[in-house]
Amino acid sequence: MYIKLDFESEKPIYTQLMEQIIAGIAKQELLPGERLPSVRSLAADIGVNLHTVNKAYQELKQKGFILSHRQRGVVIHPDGMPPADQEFKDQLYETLHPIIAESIARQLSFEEFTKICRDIFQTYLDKEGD
Amino acid sequence: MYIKLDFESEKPIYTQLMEQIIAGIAKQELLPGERLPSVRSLAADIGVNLHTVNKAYQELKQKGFILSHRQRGVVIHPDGMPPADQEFKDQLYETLHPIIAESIARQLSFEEFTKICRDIFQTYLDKEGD
Amino acid sequence: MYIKLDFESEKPIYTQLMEQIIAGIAKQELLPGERLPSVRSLAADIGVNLHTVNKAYQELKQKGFILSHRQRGVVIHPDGMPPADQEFKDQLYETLHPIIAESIARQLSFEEFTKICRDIFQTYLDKEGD
Amino acid sequence: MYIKLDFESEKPIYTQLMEQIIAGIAKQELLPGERLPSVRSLAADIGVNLHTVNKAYQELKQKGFILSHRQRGVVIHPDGMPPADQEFKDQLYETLHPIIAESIARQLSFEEFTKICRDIFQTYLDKEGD
DNA sequence: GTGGTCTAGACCACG
DNA sequence: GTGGTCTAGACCACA
Repeated sequence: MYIKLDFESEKPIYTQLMEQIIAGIAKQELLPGERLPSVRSLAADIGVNLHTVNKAYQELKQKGFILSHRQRGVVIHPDGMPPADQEFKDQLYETLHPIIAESIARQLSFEEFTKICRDIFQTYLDKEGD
Repeated sequence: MYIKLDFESEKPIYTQLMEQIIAGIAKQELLPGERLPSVRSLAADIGVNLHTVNKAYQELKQKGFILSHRQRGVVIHPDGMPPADQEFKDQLYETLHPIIAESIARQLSFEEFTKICRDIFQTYLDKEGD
Repeated sequence: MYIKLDFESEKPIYTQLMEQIIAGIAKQELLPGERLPSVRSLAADIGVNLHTVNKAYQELKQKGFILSHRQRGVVIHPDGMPPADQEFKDQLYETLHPIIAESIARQLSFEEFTKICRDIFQTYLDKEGD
Repeated sequence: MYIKLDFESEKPIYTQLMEQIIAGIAKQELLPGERLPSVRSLAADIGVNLHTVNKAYQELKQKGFILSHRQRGVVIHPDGMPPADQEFKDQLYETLHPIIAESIARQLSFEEFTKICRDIFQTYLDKEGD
């Protein structure tokens, strides 16, 4: 799995890292139970400090995407991903609100907005079953 | 227009302020040419630092939503809102990407995702023409 | 409020710090909405690195005991403490299990065990309303 | 005797192992003088490293729960279990302190706390005399 | 070798 | 001045 970071971005590196790993899960490139590289090796690989990788791993643990197994190291959560429960939907609602508000202010129609979303969904679902 | 800030949020206050103003535009509560309160009076009104309001106004100007008019102070851009051009769409694409990735990882379907978006669109479009 | 740390202890400093703050809340020495010192000043006060204090604060935030207010800094959660919900009780059950097992193996009676617990409860409740 | 380990727990494996053995003693499933499996065979049985089992045994010896007998290998201490002396009570006091503090901060009453303790005692005492 | 903890020092965004 | 992020380097407990 490729990790691509933008060191110039305003987005923290650990956040980018989290997002890339979640994207890997969405694309089913990373499967439940699969091992992730150790913080040290991943840090060396992508050229960042091990604490930065560690922070990303910690947050992913806390969200329930990964866990550390005492014998196998860090793995994708073997029992499957955390569900899109009401809490997640509420948070999604809050996140999308300002994005959609700006889209409307700029006169982007619901159809155009949905088209963009569909395009993005497509890029993930195409990869399923690889 | 009502401004509601959450000082306990992770989101910077100036960002919340920007978003509220853009939301006001989307709901057509704020119309092109309409005057906004001065930095000083708004800051006093909502109980925040001058710099904070100033930063929000600067960013809104830079995005093309508002304009500093020499005599009339700060106004909603009289020539209408900036369009949803390719640059905006690209940025939208980048913003939505990680959000949708996490939704997919959590097994949220495109239909459910779209439903949430439609609900949000609704809250804005209902207000149009008030 | 006094903070007393044992640098020789196996217990991580940030954990000791969390416990002291929770103890302060239990004794009602720290009340909802009350300000906590900044990470820097507290770190300087107790002679540890600011990251150590930060970690303690982060965990207390995550547990819902404190939050950071953009204007007032870090404060005890103004809406009162997180409740002793089922999740907490389950966790309490898991925590107490091995402790009680060893007590029984050493032939400590339920009455003696309860007496120790009552003594500890007393040390907190005596302070209430100071 | 059944040993159940959670490799995904934050608790070290050797600690879990110790606790399980002490629980076995509390339930009187393991009686004074009874032989325990050798380090080597137990390690193979539960699929952990030799060092891990060894560390658990060492700590149990140090606490006085087990004994290395020259001919009969590792046995539950034949002279009975270490008593709940003042040292143990002091340590119990220190251990329970932060647990009870958090319970009080979360408004758990002494009665509710005691109820949980009684429930746990029950699970051990029911087994006595099996 | 692995993660967990701690220190020290730096820069930046925010208010 | 405040918290958030990042780096670098160190020690220790665990397996």
